Amino acid sequence: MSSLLVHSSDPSEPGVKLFARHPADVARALIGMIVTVDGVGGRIVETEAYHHEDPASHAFNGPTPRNAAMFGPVGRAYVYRSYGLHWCLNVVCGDTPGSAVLIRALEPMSGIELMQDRRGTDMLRLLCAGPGRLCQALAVSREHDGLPIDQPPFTLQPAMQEREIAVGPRIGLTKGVQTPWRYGLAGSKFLSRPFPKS
DNA sequence: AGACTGATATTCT
DNA sequence: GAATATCAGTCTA
Repeated sequence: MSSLLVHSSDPSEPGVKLFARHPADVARALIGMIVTVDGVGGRIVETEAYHHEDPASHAFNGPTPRNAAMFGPVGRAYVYRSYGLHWCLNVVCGDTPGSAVLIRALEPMSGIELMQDRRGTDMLRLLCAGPGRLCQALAVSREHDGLPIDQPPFTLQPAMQEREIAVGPRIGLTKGVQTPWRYGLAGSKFLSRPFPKS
């Protein structure tokens, strides 16, 4: 199978179609795909888009040591620490530098025992329901920052033909609250929070 | 159920 | 010094 990454400027490369687009498109496209780290992971059921012109984005005020990966090639991981405690996993994307998609929740599929050990709970619903929990379950941390999202230790592969996608406002923000760039697999029991009814 | 709190890296004022 | 793309625990109801 071919690489999902953008290592060439050939627009027929799958990675170009997937990642070199507006982060809202990419966030939508990632729903239903399967991501693993060292064989541990599952189906992506929740994402959020962050555009470089969006005040909620870490890239809004330009490059810093923390957000450097957001200004590198698309298709790489951007991993940052949240509230000093948790790690959060993003995929760098966009047609211009400085955009990314936050992966907020997974439906656990492989390596469930390892996830349970790392999380200290056997509750499937809470193993990967939230960006911090997800990174704890998959053991994602600073060492993954900047790594290609479709090469070891990562895998990323399409896994669903048709799916219904829920849309809503992003979670935990004070800026850009009204921009509805949160996406989810409709009806999934593994969301970090339900989507508000339209 | 919802409200509050503590942990504490990184950035911004 | 204050805010933040969080989570778990512990209160109050």
